[in-house]
Amino acid sequence: MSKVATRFAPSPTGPLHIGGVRTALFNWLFSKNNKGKFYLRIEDTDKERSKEEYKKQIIDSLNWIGVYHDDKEYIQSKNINKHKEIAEELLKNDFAYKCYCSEEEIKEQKEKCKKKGIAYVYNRKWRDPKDLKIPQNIKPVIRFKSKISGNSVVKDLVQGEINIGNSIIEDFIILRQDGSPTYQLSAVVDDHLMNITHVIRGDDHKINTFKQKQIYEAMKWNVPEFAHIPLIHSEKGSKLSKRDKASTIDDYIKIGILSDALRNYLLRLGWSHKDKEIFSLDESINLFNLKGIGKSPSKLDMSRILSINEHYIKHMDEKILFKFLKIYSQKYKKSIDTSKEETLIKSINFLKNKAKTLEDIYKNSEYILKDNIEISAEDFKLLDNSSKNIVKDFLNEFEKMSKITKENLEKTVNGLIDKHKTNFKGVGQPLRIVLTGSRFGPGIYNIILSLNKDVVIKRLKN
RNA sequence: GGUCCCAUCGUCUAACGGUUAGGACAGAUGGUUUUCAAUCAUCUAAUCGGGGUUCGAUUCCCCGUGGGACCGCCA
Repeated sequence: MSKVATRFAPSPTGPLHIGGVRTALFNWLFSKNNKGKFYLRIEDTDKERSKEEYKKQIIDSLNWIGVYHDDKEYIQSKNINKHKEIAEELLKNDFAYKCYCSEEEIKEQKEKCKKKGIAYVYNRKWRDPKDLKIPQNIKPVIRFKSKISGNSVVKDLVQGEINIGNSIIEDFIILRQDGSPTYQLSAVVDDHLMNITHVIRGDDHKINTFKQKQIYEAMKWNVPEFAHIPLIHSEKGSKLSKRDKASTIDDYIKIGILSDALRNYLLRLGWSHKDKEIFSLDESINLFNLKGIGKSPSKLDMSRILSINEHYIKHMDEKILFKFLKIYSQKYKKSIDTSKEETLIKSINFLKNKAKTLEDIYKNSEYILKDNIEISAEDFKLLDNSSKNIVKDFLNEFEKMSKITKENLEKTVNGLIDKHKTNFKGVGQPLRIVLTGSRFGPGIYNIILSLNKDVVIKRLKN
């Protein structure tokens, strides 16, 4: 068998959503698992809607999640002449024919079918043009001569055998009136030229397989294997569209999802290996197979993405995590001041304990990053006179403290609890509010230990 | 409407035709003598319905029901 080659072939007519990313990931994993190749083909033959920025977005998204294509990306539009040649060849060999139907004529047929409540299939008028007069004012399209009777079977590596009556496959257009090739033709020709062995794509292409297979056969080309993976559904339960929010990679990066986490999530969405939930990159490559792909569509679940992300954050080396945080802050928040870096690295282990995302860590770190603490009106109300006295007392003790250690802080706080006849909350909460501007956050000792002595004093004095 | 596909806890899913139907996320409860978390322990929760085949169906077959995809001179 020839070397495994897969491809991902998006059209750059909109931002890639994570359904597409998953398809690419599966293709990539499958090729890596088989020590084969993975190619990217940009299907930009729709000139009107294709945009360079989307092409860039697609490649960025794939790279971000760790999917890199072999060779340069293929640009489909550069290959149009070859596609046309093949159309001519099909025409010459009587596998295709010119159709002179006007657009009105087709429209009329469609409406008729709709009225009758039957599926529209082109009536094959020009398949046998014996008694027809060729109109002078119409440029023909070229249609493929599809099988009329019998059944066709595709052995799908995910779906199993799919059987379909040939009569419902119409004589589809392979060359438009303006002479440009359509998707059905271009995809087949390119896949053939690229020596693609396995076409792994969304479920929505299933019917196309029956058209495309006929082109392969007419050209006497090897037919690749097909695997149609179920689509990802939105939370509403329908096909993920470009309009759904939180569906592009960028939406996840923005809230601080790690690429390892999203890759792991996507891998497990529609694919499984026993009870295993967490897969390293190497494990993914080694264990991935088409057998593990389920047949039913799956829904996006944000809480699960967050949970996996949390897992990766918890298990990540602090320096590496800081690097991610730094990059994240730079891009989506405020850049981290270099003077604060050391403090942050030191503190990241307790800052991350309360976080599901990089954004959470950033928020937890804000009391370190910000020079001025703002206290919300609501929190300010909690600072009554007795709380203020506690803060004052603490400040006195703190200034006298020879060495700031957890033990010394504990001693001081316990002393204040006794003195003011209160509990830990009575002391801890006002201190936290004054030091961080929030009722919530890390443990109070961690907060104090992570800040410089003079910063603590300054904040307490306010 | 036609064609095709799919169907296990709320969600992602596991289970050579024989399991008390398992795990994970979410949810609930309790413990950890500061908040929010985290953590630990425990719990709730599913084979869409009806027929077959079989000693025995989540698993195989048929019929319903529900959901989805496709039905472009888009890809």
